[in-house]
Amino acid sequence: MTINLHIYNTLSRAKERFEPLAPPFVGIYVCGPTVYGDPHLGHARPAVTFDLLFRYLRSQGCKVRYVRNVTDVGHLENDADEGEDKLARKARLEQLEPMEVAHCYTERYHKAMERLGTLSPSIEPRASGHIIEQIELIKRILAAGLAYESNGSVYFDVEAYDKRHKYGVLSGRMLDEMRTGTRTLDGGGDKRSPYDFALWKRAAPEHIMRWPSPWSVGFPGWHLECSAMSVKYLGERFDIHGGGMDLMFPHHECEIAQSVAASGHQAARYWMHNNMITIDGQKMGKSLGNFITLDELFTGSHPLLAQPYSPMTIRFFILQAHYRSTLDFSNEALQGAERGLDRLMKGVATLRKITPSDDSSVDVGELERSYAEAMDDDLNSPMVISALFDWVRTINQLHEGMQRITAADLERLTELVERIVFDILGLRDEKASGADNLVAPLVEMILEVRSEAKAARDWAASDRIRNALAAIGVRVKDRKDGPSEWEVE
RNA sequence: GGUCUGAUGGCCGAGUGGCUAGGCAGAGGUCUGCAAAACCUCGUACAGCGGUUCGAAUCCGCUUCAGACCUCCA
Repeated sequence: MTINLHIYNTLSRAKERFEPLAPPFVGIYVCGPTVYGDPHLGHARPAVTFDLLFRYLRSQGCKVRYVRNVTDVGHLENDADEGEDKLARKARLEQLEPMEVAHCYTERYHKAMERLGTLSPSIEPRASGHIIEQIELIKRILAAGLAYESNGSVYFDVEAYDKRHKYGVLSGRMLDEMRTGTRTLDGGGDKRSPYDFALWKRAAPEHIMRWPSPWSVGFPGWHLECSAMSVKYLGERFDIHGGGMDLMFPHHECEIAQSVAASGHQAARYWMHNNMITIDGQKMGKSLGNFITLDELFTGSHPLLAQPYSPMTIRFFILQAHYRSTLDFSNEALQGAERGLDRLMKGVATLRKITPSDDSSVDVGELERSYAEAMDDDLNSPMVISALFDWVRTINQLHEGMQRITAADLERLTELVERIVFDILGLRDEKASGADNLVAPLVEMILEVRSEAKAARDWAASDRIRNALAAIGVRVKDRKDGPSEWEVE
């Protein structure tokens, strides 16, 4: 097994050759959603990005364990001590059990991700199911002398950690810079220093989600779950940690600090961060309230949407940009993606209609090479798509008889194109299922009648059939010679 | 204020020292009974100003603008 994949490692800020710790096994941990709201377009980006990585590594012969968590506990509404767990707050508002809310939104997340064609991760651990592991991790950090208990809560001692190790290796943020540059950090509370972050929080009386611990009845800190669960399922050292760029600081920085404090070394070797989806040039997100949920996209039910956009249009839209670039939402861009995807899918379908020749005027190896080169270069899906479009043109030319291809080459090309489009990019033909084996023979029969009408130069009858078919969504395409082709709109 | 990223043709987006992706939209043409589809042709864009170089959109500097993070966030 040879892996030529190079990925951009946020830790080194450079592209590095990806070398698994223990090939062929690869461990990936990706920060999943906090399930207190409907999944929106922003959630689709990391899901699709790391789905692409998952699919590609598997195709390269890797045995991948892909872990993506669900955060169903632990996020505070704000920094202050009276902060309330987000889930608990939402629960009170909706008069529901917190777990009911988490379950509901987890389900909705799963459904949306399935429609987007993302494969289910190997393991999807929940923070609430790993309280024991998190408590154990806190104990180790305390034993290392890098955390302290204060009034029933436990805080990570960033100052002490920074002296022994180095805080800020991922984000490039140095502690002394933070001391001077950061805007008002109100210290106070139980923390020794404003930069310290909570590992365990004592629950206020009204706090619903709570668990016993050696320090108090409370709940785990915001950054702990990922450290605890990644180590549990992937080991103390694993290959890739992914997530959105907005998690780099403080979340991932804190994760690194926790891992190093507990074990003496970092857990993840490669850090991958997908960029944000923007709207009017601004990040689409919960806090700004400018997000569009995936359901709204699929149904077109949002004031900003000119029309519905299918799941595959969204996926293709995301894949058409490199994962480290921002991607700006607009109806124009989505409509462009929709049309482009249609062209691509038609091209894939046309492969089955090509008649082979005795020799080939095309080089299938060219696609193989450009595909591998693009994917190996930090998952450059836009380049892959570009190569595919070049071949869509070639496929159409083959179909038109302007180029020639042998049966063997055609088989190879078909296998390759379908593998890239369906297995790697994870697209599916949303229109393909439109005609079942009852409809197809009927259409064929009607088209035969139309051919006879055309032969008799009865254009009125011919056009009537074409229009009638168009009315039920069947588009007729006449060929220079041979029977007419048709497709479901 | 600090840390960091980006500025590419009407739109979306790759690329990154010379060979000037791709898609969408637009124009002309071929094919067709007419269409549709497909095919062919057409855009010479890289924020501005300096510099390095035989040569820069690509490297360096400055300027302007935009964004992310510094608080939960994919």
